[in-house]
Amino acid sequence: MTVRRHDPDRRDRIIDACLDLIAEVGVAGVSHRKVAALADVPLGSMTYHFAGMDELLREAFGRFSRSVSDGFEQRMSEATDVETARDAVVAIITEDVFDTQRDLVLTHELYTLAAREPAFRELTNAWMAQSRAALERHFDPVTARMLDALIEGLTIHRALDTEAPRRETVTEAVRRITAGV
Amino acid sequence: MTVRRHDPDRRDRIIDACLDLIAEVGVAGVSHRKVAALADVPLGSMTYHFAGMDELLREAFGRFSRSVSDGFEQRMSEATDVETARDAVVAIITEDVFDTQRDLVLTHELYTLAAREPAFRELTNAWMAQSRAALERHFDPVTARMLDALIEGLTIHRALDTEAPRRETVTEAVRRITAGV
DNA sequence: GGGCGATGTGTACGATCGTACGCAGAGTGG
DNA sequence: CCACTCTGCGTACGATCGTACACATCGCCC
Repeated sequence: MTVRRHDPDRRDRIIDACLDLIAEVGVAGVSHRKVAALADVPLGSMTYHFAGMDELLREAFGRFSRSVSDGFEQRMSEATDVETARDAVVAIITEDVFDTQRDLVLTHELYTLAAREPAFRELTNAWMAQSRAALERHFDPVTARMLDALIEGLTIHRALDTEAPRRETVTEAVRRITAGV
Repeated sequence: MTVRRHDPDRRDRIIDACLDLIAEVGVAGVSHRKVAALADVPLGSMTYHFAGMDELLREAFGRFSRSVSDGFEQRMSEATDVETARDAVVAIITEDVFDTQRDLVLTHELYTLAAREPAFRELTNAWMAQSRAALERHFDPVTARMLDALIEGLTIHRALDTEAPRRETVTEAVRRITAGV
């Protein structure tokens, strides 16, 4: 018998493996068996630690969204005034968010689930609320909302369009949205 | 034998059924059998008309994205000057695009596929190119690009956030982005 | 040391999947 | 009216899936 008992990180490892797998083959291609193999845990551990696929997905995307929005908040908290806040936003769009293919894919997988199931929409709600709050450190609430949407749109178009918007276009867009302040 | 021979719309019906099914259960939940049942065609027709699931998905999302971006172009072509073009954009964001849950889900499913597979990115590229072209009827290329991203972001946040941005917020955001013209 | 909860896992079952392929039946030229 | 072609479909196969559950093993208490 593989003496794997008492492995306190197992649950975490499963969640991480699940995220990696989703990034690679999509939610559509994830199965208990594949996750178990990748996390190097027996199949039985899946049903032991998680009631079902849904619970696993919710936990996985919860961890993911929290990690991304924490990074976002971190970036914004480093800004000291409106000017550096604008720079931070540009940096987030052009460098941070979807630097890795992995994050891009995971974000869209989450959005897709959220579009169909309210349970996942709680995650996106929390994510967006945190982003807005971080932006409101430097901008008024209405501007923060617009800016949040702009970040979303520019980020997606950067990722899914062959000709990505140039950096100065991003800078100019941020300037225009925050101009009225 | 069910005398179904010579049914020229069959291929189309399969594609439509596939889209309906994706909207309901996601790409993850789609199977040849379910599509066949929904389209009311025999299972054998699936492999006869489509080489595999990938081909079916590509055709389905091709039809979908073309239909959405045609609607977009239609809306924009009705505008006669910059002012009515702005109104059209606001209308698109607050009324058109994700009026139905169906379109919202399908869009995100497509984005998700595009994030992972280049074959689907051709579809999103064409879609975005057409949107930009439609916007360039009324705005300069750089503004069109920003506006396109803003539409994307506001639309998504409208759909995935509990507290959707109010209409006047949308109007104001569009005004700010197009202000420098 | 020995028994006993608690913890974790191997395995097997029924369902569902994609795909291939032999063949039925419609259309057509003689 | 026959025969031949070719379009289209029923069906079966092997793989893979989620899940349940009997059972092995560990830590602990007496």
